Amino acid sequence: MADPQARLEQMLAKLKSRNFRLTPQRLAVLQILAASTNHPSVEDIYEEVKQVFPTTSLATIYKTVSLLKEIHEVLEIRFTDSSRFDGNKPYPHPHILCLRCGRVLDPELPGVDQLVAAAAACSGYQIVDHRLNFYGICPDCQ
Amino acid sequence: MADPQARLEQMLAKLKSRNFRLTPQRLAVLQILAASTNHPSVEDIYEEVKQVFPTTSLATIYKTVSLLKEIHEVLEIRFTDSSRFDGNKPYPHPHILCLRCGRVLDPELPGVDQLVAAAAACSGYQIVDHRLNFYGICPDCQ
DNA sequence: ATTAAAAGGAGAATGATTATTTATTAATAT
DNA sequence: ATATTAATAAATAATCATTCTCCTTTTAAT
Ligand SMILES: [Mn+2]
Ligand SMILES: [Mn+2]
Ligand SMILES: [Zn+2]
Ligand SMILES: [Zn+2]
Repeated sequence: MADPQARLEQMLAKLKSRNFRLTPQRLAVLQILAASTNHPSVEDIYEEVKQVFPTTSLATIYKTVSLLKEIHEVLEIRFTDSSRFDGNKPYPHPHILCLRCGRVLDPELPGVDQLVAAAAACSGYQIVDHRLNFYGICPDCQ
Repeated sequence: MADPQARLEQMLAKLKSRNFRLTPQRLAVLQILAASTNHPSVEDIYEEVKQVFPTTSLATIYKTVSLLKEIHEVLEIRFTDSSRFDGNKPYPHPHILCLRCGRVLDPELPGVDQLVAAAAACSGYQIVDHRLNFYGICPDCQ
């Protein structure tokens, strides 16, 4: 994972370049996403933002995260119950979810690009996105 | 894809061995899943069953599909909007979804087992399941 | 045929996500 | 600075796939 501060600057620059405004609530969401390594849910972000801005609405978190998705500064990973978000690697990459504690991490897998290429080749599809999700029990929960 | 009739027999045998009852509605759902190659949604199955048993409830389709999932005779693939089901290969395998027409097919990809093994090795997780989904535009829609 | 358990049908409830409406706030012009 | 305008936040209603509840019907075993 890169430096949270540098990552935050990137996000801020993108927001600015697209002429979106920087509000305190947005900044709070950006900071959480830039700093977190645990793939937080909307609810997770909400709880954290509320500590600083208690009147914040859940819808604001949804809208901010949705905006960040549009400008490709956050990746949404849909799991069975709800979505989790990665603000550090806002492009498709593999994930592993612990079915017991919910921990999500990024495995460093070789050959992902080849796999995508193979999928395109054998199907004839133009592939624009992918989700590679693994489910299991993390070392702590075993 | 294997012979639909043989696949149906397998499903029926599993139902019987687990002492689940065979009802006309269930048989209809099994037949659809055993014969289909297009990864139908619950709604798709519902529309087809209704042609034979017009009073069938949507909840019955949900319950039947859920039962089949429990006994590992169908695979659920969750996409953004709704789930699709594979009754022919009821075990994890890659899928490609066309974002325009919704077509889902099974790419024959090499190296999937190695990828799962690599994910387990580098993370320490005990992996019990996975979803490898690719999104793009199918040849017909390009 | 009887019986007990399982399954079906209808519609209400759930819950994550979206949309809508109204109120603030910030940017720009005058 | 003040007014004008547009963007954004907050609150809350609506959506929609899925699940649940309650009651009736069917199944399969005796
Ligand atoms: Mn990640
Ligand atoms: Mn399949
Ligand atoms: Zn765990
Ligand atoms: Zn298509």
